[in-house]
Amino acid sequence: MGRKRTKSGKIRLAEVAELAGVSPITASRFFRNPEALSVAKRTRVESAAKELGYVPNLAARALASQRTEVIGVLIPSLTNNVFSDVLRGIYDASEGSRYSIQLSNTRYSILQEEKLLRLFLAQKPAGLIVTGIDQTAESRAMLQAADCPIVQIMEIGPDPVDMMIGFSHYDAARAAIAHLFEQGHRKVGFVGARMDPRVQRRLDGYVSAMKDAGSFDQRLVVTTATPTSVTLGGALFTDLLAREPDMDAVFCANDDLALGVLFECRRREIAVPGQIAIVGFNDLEFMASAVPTLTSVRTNRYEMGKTAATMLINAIEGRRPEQPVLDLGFKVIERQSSSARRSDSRPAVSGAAAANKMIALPSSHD
Amino acid sequence: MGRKRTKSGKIRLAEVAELAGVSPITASRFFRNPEALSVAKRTRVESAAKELGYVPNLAARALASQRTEVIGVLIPSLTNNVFSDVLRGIYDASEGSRYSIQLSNTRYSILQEEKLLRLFLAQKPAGLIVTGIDQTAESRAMLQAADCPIVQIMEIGPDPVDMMIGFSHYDAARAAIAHLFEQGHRKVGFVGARMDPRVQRRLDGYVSAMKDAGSFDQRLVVTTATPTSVTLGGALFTDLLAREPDMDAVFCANDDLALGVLFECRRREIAVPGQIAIVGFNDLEFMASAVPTLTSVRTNRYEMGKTAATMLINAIEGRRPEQPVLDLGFKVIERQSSSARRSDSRPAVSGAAAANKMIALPSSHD
DNA sequence: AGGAACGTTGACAGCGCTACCAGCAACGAC
DNA sequence: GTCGTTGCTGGTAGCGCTGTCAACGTTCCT
Repeated sequence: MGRKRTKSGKIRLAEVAELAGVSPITASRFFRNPEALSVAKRTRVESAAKELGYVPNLAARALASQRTEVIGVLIPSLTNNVFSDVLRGIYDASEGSRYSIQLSNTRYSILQEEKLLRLFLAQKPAGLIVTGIDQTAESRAMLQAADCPIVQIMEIGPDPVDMMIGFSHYDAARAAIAHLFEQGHRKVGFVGARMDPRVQRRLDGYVSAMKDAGSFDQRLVVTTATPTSVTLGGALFTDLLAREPDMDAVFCANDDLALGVLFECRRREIAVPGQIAIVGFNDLEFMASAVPTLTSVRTNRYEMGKTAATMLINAIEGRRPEQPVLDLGFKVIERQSSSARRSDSRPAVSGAAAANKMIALPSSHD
Repeated sequence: MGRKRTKSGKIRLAEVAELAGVSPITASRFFRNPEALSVAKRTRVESAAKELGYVPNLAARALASQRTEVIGVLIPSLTNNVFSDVLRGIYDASEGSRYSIQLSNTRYSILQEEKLLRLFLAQKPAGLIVTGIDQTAESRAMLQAADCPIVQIMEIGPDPVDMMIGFSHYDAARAAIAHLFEQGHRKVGFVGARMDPRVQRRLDGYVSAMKDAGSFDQRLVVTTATPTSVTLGGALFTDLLAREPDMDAVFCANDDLALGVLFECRRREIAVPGQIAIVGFNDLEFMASAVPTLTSVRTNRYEMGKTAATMLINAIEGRRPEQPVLDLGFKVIERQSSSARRSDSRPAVSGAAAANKMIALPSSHD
């Protein structure tokens, strides 16, 4: 009679159905919507599947149902600590769900992102997580037209494609500068690398805060398109110092740069924070154990990833969030590297405390 | 007459074939083995596909061909810098190929690994990359039985399941200790965290080198199962110092710990390398710009990932490597933190120079 | 009692592609 | 001229699953 097994010896749904004494379609329903079955059949199918060690064939399912159970994730870098934390959150949230993660690296290129997006969309993903809010017009059009939920992560801005979760890099930078002013620092330099859109917005925040205080000077800003590194932090700081020897603080666009600045100060025997205060961005783990401990702006990267994936999965399954845009905030973590310069410290940038917003979430490390 | 388009408006192979004036099967062949077509048909299909913007339906292909074009990758951690470098190599190598990467995180649990392996294998991956050589018996049996190429990465050992690419953590640790002895250090402590199999083998290498020199003392070893961090490095070093105040060097199982030790030394005003020498492991980027610069054992992580994926893809396509086991070696990068203690330095551990092996490969950073 | 409404189940017909094998032309060997 | 042999092409028949819709039994309402 008919074959009982697929060529490869794999168990098919039909075998499970036969053992359970139901039709294949009923068995199929068990895996997709168990509540639709009577309790009796449900248990029968369940034990039959377990007995045979049945594993659904995802390709067949995808072909028949015209959709996949794949969540596409587009991030700019695999190396950057920031993204590995986000990714960990995404993977953690997807675990236990039926969805699997398909990851691609845009290498900070929106053209590459557009290409990958086209590829992803052609396979009808269940949902999509994309980084940032600066897509090409073409990408944006594809995202708008996509018939799956989409979450933009890492920052927040006007008109989300669908959902959005992140924080304001602009406000975060302003808060960092406000903190430095509160501590009595006035001539604050900016060191930035890679200059992706988020770093650019941190620079914008720095510029606006400095202008508010009447202290802005283009010569205080050193940036490069080169990928960030600790060594680069030292090199950029060296440039800055040559230009502005009487600078009294540096705001670094990320913690690697900050660590490089710290090392460079040590090399040059510049006292931190005595002569130069340092503030980083992201609050990576090492910032708290450096000597001196380094002030940084803490961001909820793991939570961002985890929440993004959770929201996305909920949306895929029809449970859309009340609020499509979620601001996870940030917090200036004040440490030794930026402590008070003099006693007459008074805020020169307004709204410092108010800009310091952070939703309480448990931090989790691998 | 029949439908010209799929419901979703997507272009199918049939449309391409029709436009090209060939049968669907010929069009299909074009995408899998263009050489099998006559030049005339090949160009006809090619331009038809381009004109229609055809994208193959991977689910249908997988269902019909009974195999997927997915490479499964199992790694223990998404956060660890070491794995992000390896991953970058894997993704870089897969780019441009027809294969996509399916990543899963075992969280350093071989039981979790076994579970994921079962899941992966059920979907018939084109190939598999697994971390390390310590699988459960069950996992090993599944891997042996799998009908796809497999690469084990991160270390090398006896009986590979299939292919293997990595280096000897044992030898690398021995080389690090040998270097310290050459520089005149004698009482060398060991600081390790997480204690996964590879860290354990580094410890074994340390122990054997210390025993060879007649200097081994269990009290010089401090380890913990806790995940690694910079802060932890400082804490473990503090323990070690309390136990053995006259220790003159520390070998750290990774660079984060080494950085923590450096900061702790600074905090306690212990001169490095004057009073304590420090050697790390992995040679992360910051090691070269710390003050003092930190000695470390360089490993070819990016190349390991890239080569593993390349070998795997070649094997999938029938081009098996002459050598299934590839040793990528390591190199002790000597820096200030371990420079000579006295002038009468002489090797106390043999084979120091010989153990220092490294295949010349271009290092690439993101 | 009749019928609407609901919950549960099954039959059928593909999803878009490729494995398999057959067919056909062109060519050379005998 | 016959018979392979090779190179290319096409027809047929699924791959394993699910969408759709119809059918059934039961309950509840009027």
